[in-house]
Amino acid sequence: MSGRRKPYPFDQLEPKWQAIWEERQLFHAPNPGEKGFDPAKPKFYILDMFPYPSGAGLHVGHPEGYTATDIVARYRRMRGFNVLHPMGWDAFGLPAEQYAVKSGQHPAVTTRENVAKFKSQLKRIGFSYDWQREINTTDPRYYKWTQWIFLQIYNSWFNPETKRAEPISTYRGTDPDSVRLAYVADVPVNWCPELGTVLANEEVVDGKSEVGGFPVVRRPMRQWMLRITAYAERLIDELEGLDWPEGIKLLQRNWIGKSEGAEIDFKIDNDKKVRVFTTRPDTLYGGTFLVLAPEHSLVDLIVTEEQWPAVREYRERTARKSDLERAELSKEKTGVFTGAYAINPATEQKIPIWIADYVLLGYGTGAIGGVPAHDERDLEFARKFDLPIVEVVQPLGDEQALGFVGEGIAINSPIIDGLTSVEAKKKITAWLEERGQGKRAVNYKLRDWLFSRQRYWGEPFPIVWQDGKHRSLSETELPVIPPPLEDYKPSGTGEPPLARAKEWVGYSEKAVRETNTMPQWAGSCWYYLRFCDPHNDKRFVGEEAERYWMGGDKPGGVNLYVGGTEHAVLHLLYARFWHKVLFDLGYVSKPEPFQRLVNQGIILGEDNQKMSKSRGNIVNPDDVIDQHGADAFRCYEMFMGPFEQMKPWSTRGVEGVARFLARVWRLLMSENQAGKWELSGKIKNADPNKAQQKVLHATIKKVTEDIESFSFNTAISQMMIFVNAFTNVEMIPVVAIRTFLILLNPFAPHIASELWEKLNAKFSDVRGDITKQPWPGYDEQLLTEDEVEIVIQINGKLRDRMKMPILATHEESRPSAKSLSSRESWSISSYEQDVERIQGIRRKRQRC
RNA sequence: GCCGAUGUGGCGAAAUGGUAGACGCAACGGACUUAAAAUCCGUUGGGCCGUAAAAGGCCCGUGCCGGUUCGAGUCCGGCCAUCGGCACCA
Repeated sequence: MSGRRKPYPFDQLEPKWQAIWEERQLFHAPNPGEKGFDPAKPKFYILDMFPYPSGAGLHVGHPEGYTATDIVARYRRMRGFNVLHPMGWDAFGLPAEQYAVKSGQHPAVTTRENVAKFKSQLKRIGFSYDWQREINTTDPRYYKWTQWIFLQIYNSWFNPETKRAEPISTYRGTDPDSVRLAYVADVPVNWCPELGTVLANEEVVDGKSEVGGFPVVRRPMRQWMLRITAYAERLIDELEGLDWPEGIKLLQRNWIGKSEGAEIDFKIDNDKKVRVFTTRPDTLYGGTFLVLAPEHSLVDLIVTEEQWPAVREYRERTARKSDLERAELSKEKTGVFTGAYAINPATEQKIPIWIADYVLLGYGTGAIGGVPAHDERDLEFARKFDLPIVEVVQPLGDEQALGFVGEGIAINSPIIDGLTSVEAKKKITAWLEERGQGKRAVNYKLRDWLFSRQRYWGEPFPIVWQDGKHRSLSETELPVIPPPLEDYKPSGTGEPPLARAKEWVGYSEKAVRETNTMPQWAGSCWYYLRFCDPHNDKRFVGEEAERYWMGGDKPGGVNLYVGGTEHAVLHLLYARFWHKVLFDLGYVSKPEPFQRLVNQGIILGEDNQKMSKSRGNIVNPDDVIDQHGADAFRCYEMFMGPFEQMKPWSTRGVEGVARFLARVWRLLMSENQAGKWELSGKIKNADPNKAQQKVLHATIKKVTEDIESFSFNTAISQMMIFVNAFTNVEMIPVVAIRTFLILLNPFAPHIASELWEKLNAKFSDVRGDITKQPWPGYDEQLLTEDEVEIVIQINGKLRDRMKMPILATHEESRPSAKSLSSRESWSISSYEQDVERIQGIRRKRQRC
């Protein structure tokens, strides 16, 4: 032990209480029907985004959210809820595998070590997780059910009539494989040569892999896809009933990117036509050319003899470009004329058909009608290639029509002239529909989810191939466990490492196993369900347990979900999608997984920079706990500032909070001659005086409300005010200090438990552990002042103060003549108004 | 470019339209101590007037400009800066 004396013995009492909690399993939440389950209590499910157990261990960012949920969990328990508060490990993923590639060690070994480290670090902070429910996505007993859920998805289709997933057996078409929610397709994928795998759109940032930052290129490959686009509409609409930050909802809506408009057919000749998607059918008369994506299948059919060489050359050039290049070199528009023409159905004019890489094959129909006067990109293109420009929208203001992309009045458009853009859209769409040349259409930016990876360390697909066709394994064959390998390295050719295990791949004489694995997101798409019933080996989650913990009168099952904004689109969208499929199939009771979502802000280094190894500004929780204890660490994490805001770490700040806890300690404990801590003689079985009563009840109120609203920093401030008020008093009433310890307990449970125990040894008025105590209520009456000070403002300036009884009458609360006349130069705009104002302020004071 | 968040002392931050800066850090002064640490008490936005010293008083101040209001950190309009997301999505 260090020679320096601790301000209070946290180094002894913290391990002591952690051992007691573990021994008595105080935070275990029994399921309905199990021993100790109390059906009279309402449930509350509080969840953290579970971590990837990296080799580096915990940093101070992790426990920020975990501390907040722990405070809420402890608070809810004291309020009489059955609280489900679990923790687990999202352990499939690249780092463990890359380490395996280097060392030859099986990733399961590294994972086990890292989990042990994370777990011991979390335990040191004193979190009240129900460790009996710990899960690990790489455990075969867990991923057996991940594979099982995949089978449900594979064996379902989205019925557009009912807008729900249904078993594939209800599909009446000829080719069920074409409608499954999990399907195989040759798609242009994000291929990352360095990582040797394909990546989802969401995993590619600025043309580079999100993990590692390696270049990513487009390349067509045969891949497993999940039909998330079928749920686009519901994923937008059903955000409505969730208590999520508006910003996160918006992020999801934008990612899904719904646009309404029309599909319009442009005739080329008697047997060919081009279909385009537009959100502005009202600008059809301004369409002076068409542009197809270079990869568009129609291109082969329409290119004229003399244009072939140019088209071929352009297509090859585009195909070679990586996403990064396509994005970066986009400053200048490029394109090639196909030599073909189409008829604009409105003007009946012949317009040229071009190809250009600013038109994407994957969105809409892969073709657009160029309306240069009212679209920036089309305008740039038309100017570069000297194509005609026709203005068809008149802005309402004094802007010029050319280049105007907003809504206005239709002009030069015989059928819809004079109509507003909104009306014009409706009318021209109806007109096209009548003539069979177009129809209303909705498009989404969201693409289907590329679900396969060419990696070792992930869930194998429960699929085999026979005669070139895929089929699912039966449930009884789960889990499909990956074979051990000598070499985990990706092949680089796109063939997954699992393909090397020849024996394993040969499923039967005729059938071979699928060798792709699932992406890391798979395990985290449903872990919150497994927590409800983690040891069930008959079902992915027991029906009763699911109904209880995921139930309630709101659409989302988890009451509170806390984690970082970095998962705003990926994890949260994928999990919602899986949950909806399971809901449609009748496996879960609510349509949404997470009711209330709160995002924690990032913690920066002391230098106000993002924490990183290279900057050397990383703070290790272990060091902080060694020096100041877990309670101080927890409280500082919460005291730093508003929970959702980004904020820098401060070593001095931790010291301040540690001092506060030491003051709490010394409020109850004093040192005797032998240097031993003993309960202070100042604590007496007596009634608090009026002022003490007031600060106590103000503290109960503030702490209670602030926990509910995630304003933990101001809750701690109020507790500091309480302690300051009781420092240096002659006598401390035991009831007041008991109540205070209950309030402190969620924030600093070790010290609160210890002091509570010390009080119990001397005073016999209350029994039992602090965690079993009910949360105190407060009495508004005790908070009101008898007398309030009111400031007199004249023309907005502070001019005088006056004291008056809180129950003063209207007459009595008039500013006194003295305060108004003491300076002649003050003018009073409205005397009566001032009286009203004073009344108003007084009412407010009274209320708080 | 579009969307969103944020902007308050030396620092982290508080403030249902009603005394801006609670609480904490740092700094300074005092008590205790042989001394230091720890602890406790006090001062602390800026400028000016006042006084022997006090007491006291005035003006300015929440990124910038304007507006609404008796009264604006808070509401409205316009700008600037920082951070985050999206980015040829027709």
